[in-house]
Amino acid sequence: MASEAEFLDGYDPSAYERLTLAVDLVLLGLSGGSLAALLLERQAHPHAGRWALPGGLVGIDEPLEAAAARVLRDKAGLTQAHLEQLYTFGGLDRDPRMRIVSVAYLALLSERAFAEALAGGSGLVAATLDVPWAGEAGGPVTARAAGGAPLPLAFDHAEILALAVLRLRGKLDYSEVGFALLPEHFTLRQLQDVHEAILGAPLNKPAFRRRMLDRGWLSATGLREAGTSFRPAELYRFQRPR
Amino acid sequence: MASEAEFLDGYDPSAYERLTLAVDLVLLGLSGGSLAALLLERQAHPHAGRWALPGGLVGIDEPLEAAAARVLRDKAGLTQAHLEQLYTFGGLDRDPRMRIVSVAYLALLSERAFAEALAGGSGLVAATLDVPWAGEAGGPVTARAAGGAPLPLAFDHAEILALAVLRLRGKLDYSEVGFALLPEHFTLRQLQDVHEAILGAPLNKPAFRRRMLDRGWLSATGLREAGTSFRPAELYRFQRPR
DNA sequence: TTAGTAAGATGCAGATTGGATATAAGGCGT
DNA sequence: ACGCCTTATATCCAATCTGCATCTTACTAA
Repeated sequence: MASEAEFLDGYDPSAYERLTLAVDLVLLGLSGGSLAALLLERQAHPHAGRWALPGGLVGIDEPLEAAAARVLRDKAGLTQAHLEQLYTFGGLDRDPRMRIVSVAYLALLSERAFAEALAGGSGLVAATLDVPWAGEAGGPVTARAAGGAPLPLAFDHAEILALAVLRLRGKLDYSEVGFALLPEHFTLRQLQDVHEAILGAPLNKPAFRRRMLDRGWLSATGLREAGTSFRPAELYRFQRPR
Repeated sequence: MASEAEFLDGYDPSAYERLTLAVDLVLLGLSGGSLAALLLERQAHPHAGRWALPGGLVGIDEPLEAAAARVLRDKAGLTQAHLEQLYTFGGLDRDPRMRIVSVAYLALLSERAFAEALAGGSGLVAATLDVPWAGEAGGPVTARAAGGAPLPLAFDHAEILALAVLRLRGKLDYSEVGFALLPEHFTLRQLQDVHEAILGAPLNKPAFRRRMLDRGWLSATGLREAGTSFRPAELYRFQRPR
């Protein structure tokens, strides 16, 4: 390929065809005990009336992570979230207007951040995710409004959402992602609730507790949960293993 | 951001800044019982004399996967390999000439494909990978020539290589990637050798054999290894679980 | 005081794993 | 033909891990 040889030889780089690069954010949090994503209703064509992941174009002098952080800030009003790259979608017909390659990022929001984004006047709406497959089988997921009605998704965003769930499930029990959805102090039951919501399956309580404590990621704060009418649970804090 | 509003509103897309997108391939195989990558020595500036992953620019009308397959064909002369997207590198100063965002792909080559690529006059050279960390701790890796001398890597390709090893280790025992490095028929010992090379650690033989057979991915062919001066091993074939 | 609830602890059976050891099946030298 | 060497394959056992049931603890409400 001619352009390839030129590329390696360092000829005028401005001669090449360039394309448009975007980032799309899968903002995930918990809503009512189940996994939920924050979506925007599209006002304009194409896909007007459908629901889309918040996204934006990557500037020519902007690192990818910076673009993702910018979208997080501008579209969701957030500065704090676990952000990790998910996958890059580069099919030809993703967008009917033009070729757009999109780098999808997974953004995990704590309960507080999730509520903030919803209340911030950004237009974001929480859609609970209906995952009709068990474990890491994979397959399509459905986003549903509060009423339970499915929300039609724009572009290939259903595929991106499905991959986000798959990635989250896969990383859940060997990485720290589960803590990103929790406040700084949390009980073991809350942690288990997060895991169960993500996995879509109930977990065994003593086994879960044992495994988590044996990981060495939790440090007891000595504080107790307040406001319960029963035995208050110990509050833990996530501590990155050294 | 102005361009963002225009993007959503569907204004003239040609008005936006575009950037150059490339794919880079981490061609991995086994050489002399250890993990090895295929690299090209750069002839031109920048980084002349350093070693680089084979790559190429993504055409404006070319899907990402097609670009990766094209590089595999044109740069390595191969049509058969396990190809999977690895990560997208989008820092500003990856290439001193211009902003280039690169989607890295992991390509896993069977022993035959690896030898073919080396013999095909493509200029590719096998570099064994020296991974100085255990498990999935992560960290830099060193590419070494046959003599053992470290090969200086171009651009951010050392980082890409390191991520490839990390990904491979992580996926090894729950996915099928291990089979991509083997011929169609293989013995359990060969499979174990592959795993040990990738993990950089010895494995327990009976346990490994049990686990692999229990997975249900292996079907015995009834054929035996030939040419040994001892008991010949059963040849297995990988069969995707249905 | 007592009932109710959920946290946290304990005990146990079955499954999984690491590691040693025994047996099987080839070629090879005598 | 016969034993020997080497590696494949099978077995065994102990230690660990997991799922699950049950027990105990600590709090509120009545």
